[in-house]
Formats: sequence, C-alpha cells, structure tokens
Amino acid sequence: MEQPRTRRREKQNLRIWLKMLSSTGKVEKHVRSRLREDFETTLPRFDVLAELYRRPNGVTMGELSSMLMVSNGNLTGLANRLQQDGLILKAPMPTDKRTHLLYITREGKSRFEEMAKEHEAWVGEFFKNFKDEELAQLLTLLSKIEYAADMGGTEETDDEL
Amino acid sequence: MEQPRTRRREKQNLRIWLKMLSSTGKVEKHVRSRLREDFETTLPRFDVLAELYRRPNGVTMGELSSMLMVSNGNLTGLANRLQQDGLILKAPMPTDKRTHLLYITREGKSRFEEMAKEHEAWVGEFFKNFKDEELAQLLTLLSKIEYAADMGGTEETDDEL
DNA sequence: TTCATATATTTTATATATAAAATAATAATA
DNA sequence: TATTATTATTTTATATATAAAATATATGAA
Repeated sequence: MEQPRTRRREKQNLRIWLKMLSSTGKVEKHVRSRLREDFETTLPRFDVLAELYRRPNGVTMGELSSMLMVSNGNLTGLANRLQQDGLILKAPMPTDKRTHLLYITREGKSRFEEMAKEHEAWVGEFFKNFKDEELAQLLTLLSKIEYAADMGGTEETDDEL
Repeated sequence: MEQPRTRRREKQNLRIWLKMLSSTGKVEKHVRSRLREDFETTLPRFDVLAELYRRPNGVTMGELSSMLMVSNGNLTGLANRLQQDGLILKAPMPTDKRTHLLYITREGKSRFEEMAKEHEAWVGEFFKNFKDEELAQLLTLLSKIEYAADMGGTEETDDEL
C-alpha cells in the first residue's frame, strides 16, 4: 500500500527545489543583463572582483577558486581575461613559484565600486515587498539547506540525533 | 546623515541573495555530480527529457526553449546531442517546415523514469530536517521573489498599491 | 503574383564551466 | 643528493550558454 503522506512530501520537496532554481535563475538573469548592458561585464568577473576587493593583500588562485566554488581551470581563464582588461594583477610568489597571487588594481577597485552600488539596488528590487521578518525567515531556511549540503552524506535526521 | 535602517536592510538583501546563490549552487552541484556519475548525463539534458516526458505529443523548439528559459541556439545543440543518443526525436512540422517538433523516444522515456526516481531521492535529502510548515513557508517566500522577477520593472511597493 | 516583412531555427563568435591530463615547482625520503 | 611524492596551476577536450547574424520558410500587402 502507498504512503500518501510521504508521497506528498516528496512532491513538495521537488516543487521547492524547482522554485529555488527558477527564482534564483530569474534574479541571476536580471543581474547578468544589467552587468552586461550597463558595464559590459559578466557575473563571474564581478564575483572575482568582489572577492579581491575585500582582500587587498591578494589571494592565491587555489584559495580564490575554492571561495568562488569554481574549478581551478575555470579561474585560470577568468583571471587571464581580467588581467588583460587591467582590472587585476597576477604574480607568482617569490617564496613558492607554483603559487600565484591575484590582486585587484586601482582601476579594478574603482570599477567594482561603481558596479557594487548598482548591484545592491538591482537586488534590492526583488525584496522590496518583503517584511523584515520574512527576510530573516528566508535567510534561516536557505541556511538550513546550505548546511545540509555542506554536511553532504554524513548528516542524520533530527530523530537520530 | 545616514539611514541605518535602510542600510541594514540593503545589507540583508545582499546577504539573502548570496545565500540563494550558494544554497542553490550547492544542491545543483550535487545533482549534477549524481547525474554525471550515476547516469553519464547532465542537468540541462535531464531538464529537456523532463519536459518532453510530460508532453508526449511533442513540443516545438521555440516552446521548449522558453519553458526551459534557455536560448534557441542553446537548445539546438542540446537537442542534437540528445537525438544522437537516441533519447529524443526531432521532426519538422509538415504544415510549417520552419517549426520543429521534439518528442521523447521510448528509450528516452525509460531512461528518464530511472533518473527521475533517483533525482527525487537526491533532492529529498536536503529537506530531510524541514518541518512541513517550513517547506510551505519557503515555497511562499521564493514564489514572492519569482513574482517580483516576473513583474520586472513594472511592479510597485505595497505602499503605492 | 511579387515583394516586403515576420517567424522559427541554426550558425557563429565568444565566455563560462568541468574533469582529467599535463606541467612545474616544492617537499620528503631513501 | 637523487628519487619520489605532493602541490599549484595550466592545458585540453568537451558541454553549456548567450547575443547577434544568417538562413529558411511563411504571411501579408500591393
């Protein structure tokens, strides 16, 4: 015999996952369009600048790729293009020539500041009609999902804890 | 003079947006890995099969690309690869040779059924520790964001309605 | 009919993205 | 010190993804 309770729950899980994908995707598409049309850049490039902006002392390729959760190979290309544009610098560490440090340039910094201001406004539009309490709830619920993802495979249900 | 209330709110908006990106991204990475390792396929291919599975009468390229929210050009390549694998069929409409209809094949159908079952389980893991009420809340909040995205630029704040 | 316009899809150029192999440099060990 | 193993990054092959141009077909108007 079936388990309608469990089945309903499974359907609900899928519905939420699809909603996460569609809502995130739509906001992301909007941000990407604005970055492209207003600043002739892309989201991954913006993300790189954002991290380097917060670390004026530089970050290694490896650190940055794990911060951004992208592969090393992906970051290699991104960093090359950003360096070509004069927005970042890349230099091997004298003490270990394998390791390469990335820095944001003065131009990259000022470019990022312009974009970050706008970026905040674009994102804010989507939350305009949220109550403070709803924002807090949403943050908590999403954090719970991320936590489950970080635990990945090792976690248990509450019952078993 | 500054407006700490507004500023706090802006920070919170950004925090949530980043959390949407990170939580969705981590679940997505997990699903992509499983699809790759267990079924030698990818998320976009799975998405195409999912839509065609639900429409046995076929869907045109244009319809499908807007359902999946990807460009026509992107779908062209995806559809070619899926047809090569024998999972879908593509055929021009006799009444309008510009339009091409996509269908899932018997093999595609059975392949998708296998994957869908697993997919549901993978996704369910992330919501294991959620109460029914929390799931409902999350769905509502995400829907509100998606709604704002769909209204894109035309919407007003509640105050002004 | 014929020409202009509109529509559906594909092609092209380019940027992300990954996994896996290759490279380069360092560290560790015999 | 030589050899081995490890680490950091790049390269390669492939798949997604888009915007813009090109193609092919259909529709509409003169």
